Formats: sequence, C-alpha cells, structure tokens
Amino acid sequence: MNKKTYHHGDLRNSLVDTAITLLDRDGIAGLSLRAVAKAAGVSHSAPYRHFRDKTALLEAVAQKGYKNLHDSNLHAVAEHPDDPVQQLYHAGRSYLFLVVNQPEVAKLMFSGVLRPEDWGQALQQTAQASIGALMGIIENGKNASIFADKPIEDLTLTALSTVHGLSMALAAGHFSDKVTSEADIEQLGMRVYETLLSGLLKR
Amino acid sequence: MNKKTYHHGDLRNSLVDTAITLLDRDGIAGLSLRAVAKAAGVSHSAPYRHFRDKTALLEAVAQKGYKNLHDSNLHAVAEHPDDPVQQLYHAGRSYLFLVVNQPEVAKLMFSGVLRPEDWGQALQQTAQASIGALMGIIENGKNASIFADKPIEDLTLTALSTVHGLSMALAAGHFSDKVTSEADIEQLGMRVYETLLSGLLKR
DNA sequence: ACCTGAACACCGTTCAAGT
DNA sequence: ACCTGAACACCGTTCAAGT
Repeated sequence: MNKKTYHHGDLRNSLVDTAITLLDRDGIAGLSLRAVAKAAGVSHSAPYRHFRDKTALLEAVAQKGYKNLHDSNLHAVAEHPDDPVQQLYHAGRSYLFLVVNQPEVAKLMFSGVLRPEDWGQALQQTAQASIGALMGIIENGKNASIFADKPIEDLTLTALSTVHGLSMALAAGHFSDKVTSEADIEQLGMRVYETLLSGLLKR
Repeated sequence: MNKKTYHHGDLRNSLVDTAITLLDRDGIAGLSLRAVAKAAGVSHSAPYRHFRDKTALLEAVAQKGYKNLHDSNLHAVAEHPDDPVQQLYHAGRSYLFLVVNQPEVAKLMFSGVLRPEDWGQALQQTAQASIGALMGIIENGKNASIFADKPIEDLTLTALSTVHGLSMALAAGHFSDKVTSEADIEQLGMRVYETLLSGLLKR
C-alpha cells in the first residue's frame, strides 16, 4: 500500500502492478524492465530476485489478465442460469471490454508476443480454464437444444474466433474511426453477436 | 539479385525483404534494425537513408503483407464469379494461410504493435483496400439475395472478426495442440466457415 | 533473504566525415 | 547521393558486494 511495503514484503506484486500501468501507458514496445523497477522504487537489478527475466514478468501480467477473464466468465454463467444465449453474450461482452480497456495487456495475452509454447504451466492452466468456461456455456446450450446440431468444437471455435477477432481488431485500433464511446462498443458487440447467432445466410 | 545491387540501387527493397526473413525467424521482439542492416550487408546507419526510423521499416513490411492480402482477395473474386459464398470462403482461406505462413508479419499487420492511428497514408490505404474487397463480396451476396437481410456493416464485421480471430489465434499458437498440418488448417477453416454461414442457433 | 551498483554486450538514433 | 564509423543515451542481464 505505502512505500514501506515496496522495500520489503511484496515487491513481486508491486512489480506486476507497475508493469501493467506502464504497459497501458507506453505500449509493449516502450516498456523496459529498468523503467518498471525505477517506477516501483527499486534498483534495476532488484526484479531479478522475483522474476527469471523480463519475459517472466510479462507472463505474470498476462496471467492476471486471464484470471480476470475467467472470473468474468464464471460471473456471466452464474448471473444467467439456464440461459446459454445470455451467458454467451455476457461472457463475450466481458471479453470485449477487458480487451478494450486494457489493450496492451490483451495483446500480451493473445497476440503471441509471448509464444504459448513457451508459457509456464501456471499461465497455460489459467488460459485453458477461461476457454473451458466458454465451452461449458455452449455445451449447456446444446443440451438445452438451443444451439445447432454441430460438433461442440465447431461452435466453440467459431464463437471464440468471432469474439476474439472483434475484440482484437478494436484493441488494435482498426475501427477507431467507427467506434469511440463505450456505448458504441456495446452496440457493435450486440449486432455482431446477433449475426453470429443467426448466421450470414438467409434463414 | 546479387551483392552489387545491395550497395547501390535497391537497398530499400533489400532491407524490407531481409526484415521479413529475420522477422519470421526471430519474432518481432528479437528483431533489431542493426541485425537487418548487417544481414543486408550495410552499416547500421545505412537504413536511415531509406527509412525515417525502425517503425518506418516495419510499416513497409506490413504494407507488403496487406498488398498480398488484397491481391488474394481480388483473385478469390475473379476465380468464382457470381458465387459470393465461394468468394468469401476463398478470401477467408487466403487470409488464414497468409497469417499462418507468416505469423510475425501478420502480427505486425493486425496486432497493433504498430498503432493504426500512427500509420502512414500508404499503409492506411492499402489496409483499407483489403477490407473494401471483403465488403464488396458481401454486397454481392446481399444483392443476389443469398446473405441475410441485415446491414452490410454487420455482416462484414462479423465475417471479418471470425476470420481475423481464427487466423490470429492460430498464428499466435493457441491451437498448436489441435492443429499441425496444412490439411488440419484447411479443415478447421471449412468447419468454422460453415458455422459462420449458418449461425450458432438451430435452424 | 533481499537489494545495490558496476560492468558487459547490445540497441536505436545522430552526425561529421568519407566516396 | 549514398554509405561509414564514432558517439550518445538507453536496454537486459550478471555478479560481486552490501544490509
């Protein structure tokens, strides 16, 4: 909480939080480990007591993001019991806003700057859990005969790709001309979700 | 072609090509301008005669990627006249394989490491053109009464998000457990495309 | 156990100087 | 007009030394 904590006790967490702040201000390209250390009030070599290298710190940031995402997914399910369509919408909505609110963290999580095959076990598990939650939602929908009669994998992959693609495109700033406010994003999300549900082809 | 060309004449293009090679070998994080210069056979300050800074070189790489993408889109349309469903499939397929074959270039194009609001005019135009081609395909489909009776923007955005999301997730290595061969990717693309066309909900 | 400061090899960028 | 090489301020990482 206060400066005393930084110098003994919780430097690890402090470094992660500082990294997130600097990341969302300067972007992934502008983030240096030395700057994080300085902002956290320690020497440039102090972080090496807590993280193997710069990548390990970035992985810790990504993991925090995945944990938030997973919590949101669980929340979406709990808030709308027995309504897979609403569950999926709110899970997607959380995803969208997480990505839009912390685009640099999102890039770290999804853009492969950190290569998934090199991820530590903790990160891999947390990431897998959030995908698992989405799959659970769709499974519910299939069991309730709401979703199409296709392999769960196909439905999940398509839903995931759409949400992911829309979010990343927004986070990367590709629609910054069309979208500015949070209300815009909400609207965009709803329209895309509806199109995803009913399909591109005439019904 | 040969070393003589490097030292006078076409250093600019040579640097772009060298950058692409090193990029796909070392990743965006491992690429240094000095290494590109060295690999191209010039001093580390020579690139500055042709590019304002490192970002400008990376933009040139991204632009080449967008041009390839746009060419693929045009090709997809030309090869399947009067068949928007096939046009869209092949456009998506090209997108998918471009991203999978040159994942690092793709990240440069789409992941927002270069922020679109800072892009030079040439890059912005080339990028816009490839989206325009996709929109044209869907417009064709609407006119032919094949696609759903929704705003073109909704259909385009949904299709684009799905293709983009699937491609980026693959490029980032998020499905490297499920997918290995090119045939796998082709299959995956077909299944997702079919789900996108018909929607998640029962018909 | 945790942190510091010097050191090393690297980087992006600039600029006087060479051809 | 195009390229070089020294120079500067920065970076990630290591390691002996301090508390």
